[in-house]
Amino acid sequence: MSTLFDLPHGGSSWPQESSEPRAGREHDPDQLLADLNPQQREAVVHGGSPLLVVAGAGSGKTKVLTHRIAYLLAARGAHPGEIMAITFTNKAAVEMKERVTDLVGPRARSMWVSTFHSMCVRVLRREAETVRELLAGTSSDPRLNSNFSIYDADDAKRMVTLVARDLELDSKRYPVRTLAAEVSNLKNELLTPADAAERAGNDLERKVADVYASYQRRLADSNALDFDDLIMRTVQLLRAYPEVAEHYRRRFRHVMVDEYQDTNHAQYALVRELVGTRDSGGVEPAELCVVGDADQSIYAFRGATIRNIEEFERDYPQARTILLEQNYRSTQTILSAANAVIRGNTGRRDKRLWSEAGEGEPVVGYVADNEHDEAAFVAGEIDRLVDDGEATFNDIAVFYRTNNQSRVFEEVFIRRGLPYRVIGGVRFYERREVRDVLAYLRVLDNPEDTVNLRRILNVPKRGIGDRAQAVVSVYAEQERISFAAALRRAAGEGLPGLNTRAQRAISGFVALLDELREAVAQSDVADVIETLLERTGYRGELEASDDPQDAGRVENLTELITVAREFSEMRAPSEETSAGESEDVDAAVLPDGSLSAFLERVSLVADADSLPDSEEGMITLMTLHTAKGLEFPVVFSTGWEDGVFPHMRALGEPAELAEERRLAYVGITRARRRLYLSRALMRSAWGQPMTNPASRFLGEVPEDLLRWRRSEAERSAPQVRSSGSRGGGGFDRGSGGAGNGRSSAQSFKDSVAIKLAVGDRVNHDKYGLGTVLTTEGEGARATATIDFGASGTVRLMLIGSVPLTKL
DNA sequence: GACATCGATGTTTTT
DNA sequence: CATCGATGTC
Repeated sequence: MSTLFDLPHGGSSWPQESSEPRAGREHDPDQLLADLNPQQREAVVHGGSPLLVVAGAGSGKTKVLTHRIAYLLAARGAHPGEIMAITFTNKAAVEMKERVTDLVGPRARSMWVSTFHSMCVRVLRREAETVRELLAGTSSDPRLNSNFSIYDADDAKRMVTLVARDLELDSKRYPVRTLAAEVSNLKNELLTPADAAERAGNDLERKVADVYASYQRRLADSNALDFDDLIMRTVQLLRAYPEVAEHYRRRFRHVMVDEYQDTNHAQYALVRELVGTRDSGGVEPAELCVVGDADQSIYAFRGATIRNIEEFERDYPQARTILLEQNYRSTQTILSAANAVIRGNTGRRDKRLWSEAGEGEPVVGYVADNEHDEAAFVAGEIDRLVDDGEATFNDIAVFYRTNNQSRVFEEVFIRRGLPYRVIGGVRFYERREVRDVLAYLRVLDNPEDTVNLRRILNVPKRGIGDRAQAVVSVYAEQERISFAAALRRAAGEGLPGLNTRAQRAISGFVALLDELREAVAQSDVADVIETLLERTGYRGELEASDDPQDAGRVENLTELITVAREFSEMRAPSEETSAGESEDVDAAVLPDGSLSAFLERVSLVADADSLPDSEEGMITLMTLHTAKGLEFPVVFSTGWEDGVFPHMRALGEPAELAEERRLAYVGITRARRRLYLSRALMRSAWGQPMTNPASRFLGEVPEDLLRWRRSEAERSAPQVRSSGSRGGGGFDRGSGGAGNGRSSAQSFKDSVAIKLAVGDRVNHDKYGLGTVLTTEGEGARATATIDFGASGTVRLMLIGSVPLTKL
């Protein structure tokens, strides 16, 4: 848990004990190249033009990156301060910094090794004055200053909710989720609200443009930037102010980007701006080196564009491309399976992983009757492997497509006494109580933060309800002042339409905030949290509650305090933060140990990094997505069924299907020695049992690499009968009694199935025209998943009463 | 303004 | 099945 704060503070200070360079290594380029294969060596040595390293899974890309940095210093006369390396996760940044430090020693300290987002925050805080100027042209009355808040996805969504409500958008037609996602997409494409309005071609797009404009204005009023803004604003800044861009270009002569396949358009543009071009005047372009693997791009749904890596040579005409195909992780059997699956994607740069590790064991396949059987098989196999001394619990990971699939495994593992931990799911910083407390802290730190102010306004309950909030909000809008300002006025002289009861409550709240701000001024973060938990009655409420969950909430808050305490204590030994730099871009903008610094850390780091560093003796359970970048000697990849993996939503969409296939590739290539692929014939989804066909990806694994421990043919007599168990045959029972049975209102006579096949065109009274994507079940239990285009994709029961006609 | 109940709705998620 | 949001009632 506390790994959280073992991160480089602000990025520039990174001492650390064990980081002495291994004798002489950093001065000897030959030594540096000695343990690299020819392609790796080429990538390390290459200079003079942009470089793309296509690094297959397990091909040693971090090694290439770190050695390249060391080589730049040792052989090419680069100064450490000239180096910038950008990653996506803090974990990757920390690891890189550590490994570079191992190679070159404390000199690594003056390099910028950080995530896209922290890098941008650093630039934006430093250039806040200029950013405000930039914003002045676009939004009304921007109040952005260098202490801006960072809004994460949840904050952003809340802000969109407020905006949508103001614009009186029908939340059915324009779900917040969609609006927020669309706004995010626009930002990733570097489109301004004006651009969005201009190109809006339909109703939704017009509404999105409205929301976007209003949203940006409110963010500025709240002195806040969201995650997407961090990138977009930095790009806009560098483009609008050439002298600022040039400043950074002079400083950073070597730019390296990890996981380049995951960059979105804005990040792509950012890299371009940082590097510069021949005609961007003043400075020669910096040397760019990007590393990635298009086959491992699994975040398109978040805006990543595989195009960036595919078109690198076009974007940078002189570019050199080097393929790393030798894999140091897996057996050849595993790699062959991975190669075979990924080959199903068209239009890719062919790449064949190979290994010197030998054939190894065949991939084991298993067809389970249902998800419980699947879990039992996995558990039994783990037992056996551990008993035989083939593996320890630590060596083993279980992957699944969606988080809800973890439950069965947990149940079985608990029953069998197998130690495990689940990665992902609801994260620490997403828990309600943690976010509530952070909301208080953020408001204390940035009084204009509307979203967080409104979040805590009535938490715990203090009699400031929707009604009062609406009054304040409307007033703020009318007077063109911030919500916070309106609230202060309400506390003082009251507001028209506000009853005295509410007014008193608001006064009390504002006074409470003032009191807490006192605490901020004189104590450290942990104490502030203690104080606020007491003074707001938040802790009291939890302790008094008889909801068993609330005990856990109290624990989480204690944990948060611990985290805060560690933060204040490690207050980085900030002695020489890059001495001697004349223009000190390394200077920390936020005071060490301050509340602001704490909040920034918490926003940018979240807890993604509590990963493997093996809590000893535990089986690891996680989704395929979180598995990326990791490796395990033994991997169980489960749920290989069409509709589960590939996910139902991807079935109709070739691009999404391709992404699912990459996910399969990622999953397979995590395994070092042993790989298990399993599926279940029957799996209950949302209470209803579903039979799923084998994943199409499973068929793509060559039979000669697979050994079926249990195949479909072998399984005990196929029981197609409508199993007497609960849920099954629910329709036959009609509406008998159990009023909570879903659609139990359907009476028996209606249960005449409509026959549909994949690809059929249909018309639905509510959703309109659609295309059948998949069908499941038979007779009265038949369902179909239908794509209704703009109305969405819906799964329907094919019973007589659905207002559906086949065309 | 606070609470209860009903029903619609369900991926993945580095920051 | 579980959670969340939108309703309706005291």
